[in-house]
Amino acid sequence: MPPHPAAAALRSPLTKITTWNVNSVRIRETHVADFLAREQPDLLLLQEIKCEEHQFPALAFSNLGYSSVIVGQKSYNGVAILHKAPVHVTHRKLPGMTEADSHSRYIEINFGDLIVGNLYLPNGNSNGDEGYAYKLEWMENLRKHAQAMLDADKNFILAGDYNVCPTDADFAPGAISKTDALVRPQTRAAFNALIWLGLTEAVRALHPAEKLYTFWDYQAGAWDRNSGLRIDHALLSPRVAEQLSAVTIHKAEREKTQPSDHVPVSVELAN
DNA sequence: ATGCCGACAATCTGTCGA
Repeated sequence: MPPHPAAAALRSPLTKITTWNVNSVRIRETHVADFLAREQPDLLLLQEIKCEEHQFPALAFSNLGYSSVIVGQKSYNGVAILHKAPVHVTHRKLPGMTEADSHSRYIEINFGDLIVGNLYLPNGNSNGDEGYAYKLEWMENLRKHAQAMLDADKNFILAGDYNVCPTDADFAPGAISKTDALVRPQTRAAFNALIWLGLTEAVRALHPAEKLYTFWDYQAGAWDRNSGLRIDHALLSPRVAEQLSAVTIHKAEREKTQPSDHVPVSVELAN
């Protein structure tokens, strides 16, 4: 049964927002549907859906009471947000990126008085110097956008696959090379520039020292050896950070058959 | 350096990206 229209106007005690790089939403359709049915997030932010909008398995999710807003792309990238209550799409591309940028890596919505940006930040290891420059350009535009929202006194969350390991505590020894684009000093500097605007990184705010990962490569038995990386993050504007009540890294998803290489990360906000 | 995965165009594999 669809939710009663009045339900959208009611404030629930908690808002749960989950980010998940699914590495093909068509392959992961059942895992995503099971997650929605079990966890009932208010919003599920998906990255790497790897399909165009018309190929997106929206019906499987609408059967569970979730509508979809989608910025798709053939074969690569692509982001979407599944939502129970109505939302309004504010951006389908990261502000500042040129029209020539063909990658589908950003979608943003208004969810009540909260702005929610779902991002799939470039990995930066492919396509040589040009590919890494693209990553840094993307990060600089994200910083500018966050600054503009702070200047406008907005409440927001920027969540997704950042493809950034913020510190050496955020990867297992040997899991990544020192020159990898996920850990390079310029990458971390660009991430810190975002944080230093005054944003709160949700996982470390509540679990400052735990060994926590969100990604385990398919290769070389990375999961079995717990050779993981923490690269999926949720950054909160100051007033939203005050509402942060819990974060969950849904590690069990990585045990399933045909899993994504990333697991979902949930943040809960008390109203 | 490593034992992978998914999409795609084109077969019974190769390439690209991550």
